Amino acid sequence: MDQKVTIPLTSNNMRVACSECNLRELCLAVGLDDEDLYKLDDMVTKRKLKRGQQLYRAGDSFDAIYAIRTGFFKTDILTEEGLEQVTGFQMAGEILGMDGISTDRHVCNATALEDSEVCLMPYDQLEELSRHIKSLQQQFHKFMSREIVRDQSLMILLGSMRAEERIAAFLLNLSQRMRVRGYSASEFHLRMTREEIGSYLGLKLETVSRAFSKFHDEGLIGVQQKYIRILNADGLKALLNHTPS
Amino acid sequence: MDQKVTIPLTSNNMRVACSECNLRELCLAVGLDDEDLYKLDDMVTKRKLKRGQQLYRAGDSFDAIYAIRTGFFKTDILTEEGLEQVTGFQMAGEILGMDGISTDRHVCNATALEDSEVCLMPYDQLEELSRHIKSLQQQFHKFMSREIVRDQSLMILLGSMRAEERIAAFLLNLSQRMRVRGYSASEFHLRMTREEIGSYLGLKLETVSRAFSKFHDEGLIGVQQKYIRILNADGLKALLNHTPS
DNA sequence: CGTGGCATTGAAAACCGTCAAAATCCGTGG
DNA sequence: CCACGGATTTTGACGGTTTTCAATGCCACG
Repeated sequence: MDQKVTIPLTSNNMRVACSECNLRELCLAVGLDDEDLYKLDDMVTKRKLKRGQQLYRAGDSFDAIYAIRTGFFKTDILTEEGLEQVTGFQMAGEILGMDGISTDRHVCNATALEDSEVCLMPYDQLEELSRHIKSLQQQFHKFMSREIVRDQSLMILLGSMRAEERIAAFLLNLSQRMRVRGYSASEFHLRMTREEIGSYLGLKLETVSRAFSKFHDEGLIGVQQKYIRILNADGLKALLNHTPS
Repeated sequence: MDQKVTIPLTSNNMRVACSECNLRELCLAVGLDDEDLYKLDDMVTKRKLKRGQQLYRAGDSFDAIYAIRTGFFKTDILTEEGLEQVTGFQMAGEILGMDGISTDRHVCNATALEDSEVCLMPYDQLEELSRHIKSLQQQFHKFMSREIVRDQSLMILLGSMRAEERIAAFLLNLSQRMRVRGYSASEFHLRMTREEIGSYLGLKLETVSRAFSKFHDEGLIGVQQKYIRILNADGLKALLNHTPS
């Protein structure tokens, strides 16, 4: 179904070779020369998580950021009223944990939605190294800035789109991120529940389900539980541009 | 009305002395010793804006970030449908422009909502300097992380609160930020229109107006156009905890 | 003193949430 | 391997909240 990119592993120890990682063009390692890549290698260790396991929790002390090697994560926050609010879904090549820098404590939970592997980068070492490697510094700043921009896109989605627009945008976004990573952009398994999608998009799970059914009836997508096919991407895009008011 | 903090200015030239700025405990200069502050001084120039003037626009090339010295700003994005979406309101001590790092172009517009002054920091120089001054590097990272966390708080607001909760949260947030800066936390002038508030909170201007009127009738706040008094802060806070569902 | 932007208020409609029930899926243990 | 039970998803009917549309009022500014 998903045509996975094979990950070259010289051995199954905890060391990771950024220099040989096929994600290095997506990750912090972008633009580093070989010598600098080796320094990055020395800093990074690998960690595996089973589905459902948490990488960190809100309130945990912050000492590292994580690059996702394989797998799929969600980040969420428990609001004061005890409701879970999903703040993001992350996949291979994306960075987790940057929210913790501001207060030295993580403010959200990060949970693996499938069996996953991350690269752990001790933050003090990353700071140290990025003072010496200009392109690492620049790349790190770009990643933080990108997260700011991404969060703002979501603010726009939450602030100005109606339910079906949000869900169309969500599917197109997922599809595009799959494509970038070499997976099929037109069919994939959702790793999250309808409730988690709804929480992320500011909707109730029933609304998500209804929109999926409607898109299905209109021939825009195929839906079989968590298995989704994008049948008419242009049709989905049209839902976004079509100003309702 | 607003009891302004007086800004000591040795002259009205374009140089700025971070070392003498009364905002240095809010700004990037936190934790720097005198020697490092002088280096920061050398990098920074001042810029004044009239109400309504734009500091930068979406699409502008990114070469600097800005620390607000005095005044009040909004950032916004024009969506594809041509609607303005406000992404934030910023006041003294806060940093503008970090969204531009990721693509070397600004993704939003920054507009002064009153006559304002900013400190311009050329980004390449800031990168250079933060490779040499550890506490500047750390402070800069904390500011970026704080923006990520702030954006996530807004996502929660937009994703899980109803209209009146959002507006109560908005007023309390403004009030608290005024207090931190030495202004009155219980009475202030809004610098933005109802429409801009609504855009920021994902509501229509009529809904904002109605909530203000309702809070007014309940004795929670005083409203005379843009002049707001917080009469019962606890009452406003109570609106947040009270889970509606 | 008039004009135009901004704010307030009302009534009706649209959209999404709530509640409820049934169907389907998945993992576990027999 | 199959059966079971809990979690997840789908679907329907209804109600509430917010938007939409419209009219009026207020204020700042020229």
